[in-house]
Amino acid sequence: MHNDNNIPEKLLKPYSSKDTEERIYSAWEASGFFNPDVCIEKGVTAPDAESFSIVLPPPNVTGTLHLGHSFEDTMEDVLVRFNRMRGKKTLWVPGTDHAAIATQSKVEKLLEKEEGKRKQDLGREAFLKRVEQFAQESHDTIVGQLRLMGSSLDWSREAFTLDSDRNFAVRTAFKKMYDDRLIYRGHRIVNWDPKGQTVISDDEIVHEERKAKLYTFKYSKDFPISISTTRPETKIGDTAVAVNPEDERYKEFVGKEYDAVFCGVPIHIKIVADESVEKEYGTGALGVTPAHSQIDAEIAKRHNLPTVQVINEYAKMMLGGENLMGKKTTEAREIIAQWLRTEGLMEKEEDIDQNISTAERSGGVIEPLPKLQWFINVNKPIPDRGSKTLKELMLDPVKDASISILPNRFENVYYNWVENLRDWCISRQIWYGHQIPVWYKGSEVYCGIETPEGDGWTQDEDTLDTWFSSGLWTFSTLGWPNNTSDLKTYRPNTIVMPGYEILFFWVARMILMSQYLLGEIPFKTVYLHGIVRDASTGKKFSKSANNGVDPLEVINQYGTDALRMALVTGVGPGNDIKFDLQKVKAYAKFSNKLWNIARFVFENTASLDRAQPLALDAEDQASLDELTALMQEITKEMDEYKFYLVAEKLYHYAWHTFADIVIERCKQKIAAGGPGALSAQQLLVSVFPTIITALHPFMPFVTEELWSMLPDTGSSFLMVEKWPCKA
RNA sequence: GCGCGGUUAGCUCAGUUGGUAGAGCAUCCCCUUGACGUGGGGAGGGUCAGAGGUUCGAAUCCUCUAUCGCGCACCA
Repeated sequence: MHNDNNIPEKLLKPYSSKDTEERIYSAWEASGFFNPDVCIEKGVTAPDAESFSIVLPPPNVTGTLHLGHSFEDTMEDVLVRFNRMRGKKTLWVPGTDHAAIATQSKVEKLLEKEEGKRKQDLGREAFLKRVEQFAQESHDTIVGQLRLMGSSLDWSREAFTLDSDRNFAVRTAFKKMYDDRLIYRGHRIVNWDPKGQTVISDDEIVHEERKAKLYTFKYSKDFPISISTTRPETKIGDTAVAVNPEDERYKEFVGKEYDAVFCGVPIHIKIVADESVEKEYGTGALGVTPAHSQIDAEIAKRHNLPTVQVINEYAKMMLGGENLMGKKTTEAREIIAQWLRTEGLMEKEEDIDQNISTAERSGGVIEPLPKLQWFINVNKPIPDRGSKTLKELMLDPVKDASISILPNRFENVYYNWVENLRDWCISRQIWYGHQIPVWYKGSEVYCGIETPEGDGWTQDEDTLDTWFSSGLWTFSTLGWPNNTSDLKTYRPNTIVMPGYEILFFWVARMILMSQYLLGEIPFKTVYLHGIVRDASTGKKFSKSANNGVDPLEVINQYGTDALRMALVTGVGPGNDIKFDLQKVKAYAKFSNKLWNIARFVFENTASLDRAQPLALDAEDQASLDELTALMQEITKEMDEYKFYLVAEKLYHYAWHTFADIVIERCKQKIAAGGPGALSAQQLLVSVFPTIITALHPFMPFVTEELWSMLPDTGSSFLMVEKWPCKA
């Protein structure tokens, strides 16, 4: 009965991911099948097939790689492989993100640490060379990991958010928005990061709770109203006191103006009534500092109040006598508090919890400052978009369900964010990034795709928010603004699968850019995934917490297939995952189980004449029907993006139905011989290839390896075989 | 302050048209020449956070409470 002659040597030993994965990935790459054009050329995909397209959310070239990337890579590759096997024209575009601020500050820190130098010591050009070198190294690491994860990305279409093609797209997009007056330069109160020495957008702010003192005092002895503030040092820039118009206590003062000398600085205060002031908070009177508070600036605008800047870009005082001038804000705060106490003006000092704004990347405390910056107007009607505003262009496709967000609950979060969106500040005072395509000569301003003709033009020194270029990603990677065939074929993308933490940063900006520049949605579905957390602490993996698990070590020990299964099974959209090595171990065993199932099938069917017509007995036919039903069920679930359920079902079927029940039964029937033995053998060779085919999107390596050992598969690749269910 | 999510076996979590609860790992018992000990067979273990409601029937729908976590926010 046993015929060992046809059993591949490898199968007699336990499965080794190490001996398999790298070799298989190279073979896939060499085959060219990651590229849909090659799939069409070689006849595995019909030229008129439906397309399935997705972009890799470009990882930042900041050098850090973690399980979060592996998690994302796996889910995307599962869908990509599934759809490729279903015969769709399948494109998954790889790329990386220059991540302007993140990368620059990373290199600045390294430069400081290793050489004790600041970027100014090198100058713009030399510093940028350093950043580019760092970015290149990070890029290589990232690409290496993507290959290790088995990602079937079309490397021939790889892009970088800061390469020349993408730069051309950025300049084109900027100019169009500028010409439509959606991009404008304006003097506004912006979020200044004194540590990073740049402006940042509202979304790059992280609120942190801190203890603070709330001081209540009067500007001077004869000033009629007391005010409260946590920042006395800004009060030398006050130009008004605002009260609620309904507040009986202060009605008599509204409209009056007072002069005072506040800690040596002459100030002129007008009393104004404004709805935004809450009667209950503090004294119910708000000292208005138009230069250093967003809300105060708005009050000032409504009441036509002057603006006095008292703090500079280094968070130091730029006004006042010797006691204040040049002091840090925190020092000045104490100096003024002391002055208030000495003068008998201080009425109350309370400890309160306060939310302060810090910069996401540098951690610096944000200083609201009036500055001239570039903005995107989100509330301006756009003539060639039916007079809709960018806000409306962002809201519409989600509201009318042409874009669906999974899980559904994030749609409300999205609406809420877009509705409250203010103009997007897109200029940054950093060196690494797309330089703003605007040139100045005297009072002349020129915005264009190319440098203007003639001498004397100087380009704006600022660079763009990194999300401006990543917002173009779904079409800049397909050749836009050129009218390429890729754009026609793969737009809009079928799906995009980022983490929920970049719903606003990235997803919203992609919708904005695509809706405005192309007049269509960037993708049909947004599948938001969660965060990979540490199994024991529940904390987010991070370098600072030093709790990171290196995916490369996991792969080295248990194999990519096992890691992929552990990351994908049972994790629904939007749910965080606690990374559990036990789960990886379990799936490493599963790889080996498949290996041994194969050995059994090969050993027991070597003598089978495969040309014979199928002659299954009733119970074997029932088993085959069960498999067919399962395939229909999981195919439907795959189409609904429920791959986290499918992985579990296939695992359970392969092990606990096929191996534990079907194989055990077949063993006896084959031993007994006769028609039952034939039926059993035929069942084995019918079911086994289906199992590894269906498992391929999840465990591509071990299944591809087993496929190559099947009789009659020749040199074909499982990755481009037909999915075993038509439904 | 506004909003969202979780709370199901010791642990990590599934359970989408409501029909007397599932998986993996862990635990305990049994089985080693028979595809695989990275194995096989079996067992224990849950008032599905709590209360109320709708229903013939609820982990699943509604309300409230508790608790943990998250997002947003110009409270000076």
